[in-house]
Amino acid sequence: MLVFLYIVNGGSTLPKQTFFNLPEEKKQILIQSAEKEFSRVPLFEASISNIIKAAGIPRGSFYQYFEGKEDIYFYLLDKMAGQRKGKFIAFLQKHDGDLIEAMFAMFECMLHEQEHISFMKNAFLNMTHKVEYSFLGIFSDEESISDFKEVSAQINKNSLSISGDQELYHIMQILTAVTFRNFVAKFARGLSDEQAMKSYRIEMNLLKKGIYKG
Amino acid sequence: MLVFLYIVNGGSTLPKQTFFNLPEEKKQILIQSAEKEFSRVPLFEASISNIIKAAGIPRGSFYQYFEGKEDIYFYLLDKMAGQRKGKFIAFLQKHDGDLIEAMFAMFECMLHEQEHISFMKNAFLNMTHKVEYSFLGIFSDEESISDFKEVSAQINKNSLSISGDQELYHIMQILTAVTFRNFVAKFARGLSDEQAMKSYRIEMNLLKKGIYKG
DNA sequence: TTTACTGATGACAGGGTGTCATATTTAGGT
DNA sequence: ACCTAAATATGACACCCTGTCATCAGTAAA
Repeated sequence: MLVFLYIVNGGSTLPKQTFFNLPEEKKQILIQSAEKEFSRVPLFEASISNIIKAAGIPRGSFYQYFEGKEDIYFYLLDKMAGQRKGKFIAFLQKHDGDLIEAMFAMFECMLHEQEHISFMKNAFLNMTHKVEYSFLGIFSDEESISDFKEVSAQINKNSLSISGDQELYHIMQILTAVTFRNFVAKFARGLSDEQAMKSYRIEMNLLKKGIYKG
Repeated sequence: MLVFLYIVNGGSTLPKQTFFNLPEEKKQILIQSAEKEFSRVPLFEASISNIIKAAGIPRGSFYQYFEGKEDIYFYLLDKMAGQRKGKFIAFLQKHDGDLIEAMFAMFECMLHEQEHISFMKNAFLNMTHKVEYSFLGIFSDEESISDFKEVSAQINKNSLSISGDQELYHIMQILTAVTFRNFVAKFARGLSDEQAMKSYRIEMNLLKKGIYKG
């Protein structure tokens, strides 16, 4: 689970073992070809034909490695999100466990991210429930999630108005939902980094102090 | 714009005039056939072939009325959301302008909604940025939105900790985002109405009082 | 070398898509 | 009533993509 940067695939789609058995080079070519296609168009418009054309592998091979395009898509998504998990924990540590400060840092960090920008844009604008799982980590089981605990351990709970892990869980849900929506808005409306940050700041402050008086 | 019930299509996809010129009966058949298909599978999996088969019209005719399946999909979505707008305003009035109470009422009301349940489920689980526009009304132009004002007028702002319409706008964004996410969670995890309501209550209370202490 | 298993390949049938030339209907004008 | 032009209706068609499967190749153990 975890904030808008970690991942958990829900266990649904995974490449077959044959893919992992592939020589590193061939694997990389496939990954790059897939990212190219998913950067061009969102998942639902992506075509396997384009991926194999770019990778130079026969059609049958693709199905040897994956059940369908979702497998490699979520593999990529998980891979990228996994790379970000450490960052968030680092931000938490840097800000003495202040959840919202860490969120700000992460949000800004992602605003500046350029490497997978097209891929991300397509992901954000065509966010499906399953894709969100990868990004936000929404769990059916609130407890016993090692990832949640790993992050939870870094959070300074003294400044939060919570009574237990249950509420912390919901706070994370709220924060990720709002953070997420702000990200989508940036892409959808083509906001500048400054505009996006400003809007995000306003909403995070509202979350902090609450929307009702007193 | 408007809360998780109203609509604004972003002006992007619309049926052609020829569709509106159709005799009422034929229009209804088409609408029903489309809803049937979109209840079966999400938008991206829906096939025009199935719709025309069910409606008993030739393929060419479909393209006479719409540019593609998106046109009729968003037409349906807008139609349903429009039907809900009045409800929300009524709830606001019933609760003396209390925004969150009205939200509770609306959330509960939607939980019990049965009529378009499959259609909705597919919409919620495959929520795209464009679909969200229809549901949440996220605008690029914060001002001059007559719909926003229409609802805004019914809101009791005394109990809200805001300084102007700008903040009210962001509050609405936050509330709709969280409400929305709770709805998706209900469908995704198959929560009972009670469980969904409980989770929603916790999060709305957190929003009310704020997530930071004093 | 034989056997058995794992992986690679590309031809193929099935199905969906958007278009377009042609046919039909509608609305005016005379 | 008749004729013409514009609007609408129709379905065959070419195109593209998909998932499968029979066949071929590689490899390692017996």
